[in-house]
Amino acid sequence: MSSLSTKADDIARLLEDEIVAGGIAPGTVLRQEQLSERFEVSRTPVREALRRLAALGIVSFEPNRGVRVRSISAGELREAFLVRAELEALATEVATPRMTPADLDALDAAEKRFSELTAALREQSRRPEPGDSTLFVEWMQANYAFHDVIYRAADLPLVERLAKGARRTFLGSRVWSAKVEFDDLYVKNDLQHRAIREAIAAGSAQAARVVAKEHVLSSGRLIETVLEALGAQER
Amino acid sequence: MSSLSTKADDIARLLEDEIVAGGIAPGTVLRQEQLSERFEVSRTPVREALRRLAALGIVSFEPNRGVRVRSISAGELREAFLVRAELEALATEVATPRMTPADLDALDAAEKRFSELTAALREQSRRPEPGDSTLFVEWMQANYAFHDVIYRAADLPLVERLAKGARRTFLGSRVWSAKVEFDDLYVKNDLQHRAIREAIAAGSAQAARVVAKEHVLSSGRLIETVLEALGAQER
DNA sequence: ATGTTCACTACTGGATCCAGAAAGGGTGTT
DNA sequence: AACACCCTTTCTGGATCCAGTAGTGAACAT
Repeated sequence: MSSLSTKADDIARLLEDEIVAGGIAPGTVLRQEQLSERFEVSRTPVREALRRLAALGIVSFEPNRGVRVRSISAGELREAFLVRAELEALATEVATPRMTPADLDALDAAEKRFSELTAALREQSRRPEPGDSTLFVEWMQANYAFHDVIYRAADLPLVERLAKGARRTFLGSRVWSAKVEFDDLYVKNDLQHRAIREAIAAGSAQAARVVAKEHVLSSGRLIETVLEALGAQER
Repeated sequence: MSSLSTKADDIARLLEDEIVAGGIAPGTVLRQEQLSERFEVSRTPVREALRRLAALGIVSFEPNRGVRVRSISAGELREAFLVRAELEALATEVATPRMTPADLDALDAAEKRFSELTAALREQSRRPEPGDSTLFVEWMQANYAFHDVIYRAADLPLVERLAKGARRTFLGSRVWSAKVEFDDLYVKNDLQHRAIREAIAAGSAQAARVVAKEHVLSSGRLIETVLEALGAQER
């Protein structure tokens, strides 16, 4: 059988997903033996997987002491959004003149779904019962889907890779469990998506660029606000 | 003895440096056993090092077939400069209001050295003898030193890491061996450094940003031109 | 009570060993 | 001559084994 992937790669992917999804809390020490019996392999591929995660900056490697899941500071989070803003701006600028009608349709579809989820999220946040994280997650994914259309059109693999890496940093924080009022910010995000769509459709790359950048930055402010609120709630 | 670094890490660093410096040609297949006897270790740490390089995108991993040094296409090179331009612009913008007098002094010193090397390079390129690559390398390093001052002031570790990763991509290409006339472009680079310095000193972050971005982009065009000329020479 | 030493445990880093994949080459068939 | 088939070689991926480090706690000295 031709093995298209190695166990080390599989494990790395699984662990990455789990960490990013918040399944493993930051600061947790990952024990090689524990992982090896969990995945039913020897320690060798586990270690190679951990090396990979370390190179990606997802875990920190301390020689002879083990690897631990990195926790991101508020500063790092802020910086990640700054970076994403620049990269997203670039991708949007480049994508604009390259968008085919099919791409525009895909963008519209993504926008529509995002818009619906935004409405649903507002609806939910109006009710008193505890926040359902799945809806928030879906909303987030719809957001990403929208931007992915742009990335595909831009055809800048490096930019895409780096931007998605920057995305990762703030997943895993416990934004999900937020139960807070952010009507205006949700709506703002939706409006910005429309603005981006309009600018792209109009073919004005510079305008699209500016809007895209501002969009990411304000998303960053949203997340920061949520996290602050969470921190306040916890006390 | 307290080992502050592991063999896998050492090997990864050594290999990375060697590849980036062009010591190993792109496309070369790296054999585990060969590396293990070269570094006088077993294959285990070698493989972990290779995993790391693969995660960094320096080599490509083909299961059961080996790793080979990635060769970068003209498109990737261009993209790397686009990314660097955005990141450098961001760093410069953020750095401007944070620059201390000491930072400004350091910037001046770096600019001065760069200016001198530029002059030396022009001088050399006027003579008929074959180009000395060391001078070009020094010129490049002086360029980086200038920008490093800005990174330090900006205090954005993520941006710095990513930008330096983007730098890497085009080292290793055989730009060094170029023997071509680029007076105007060399000078342009020098002038741009001064312009950046002026804008920073004047405290106008936006102006500094714009100049920095344009600077990186024009550096990219310089490199592209050199590579094209090299390609033409080789035929 | 506090601090030091030292053995013990738990774990990582590296070496070695084994199974299986991929490339190459020869042989036989047509 | 072209092609399929098989066998050998070479190499990777993974498992196991060994050495050495960091952490822990008990015994001991002050």
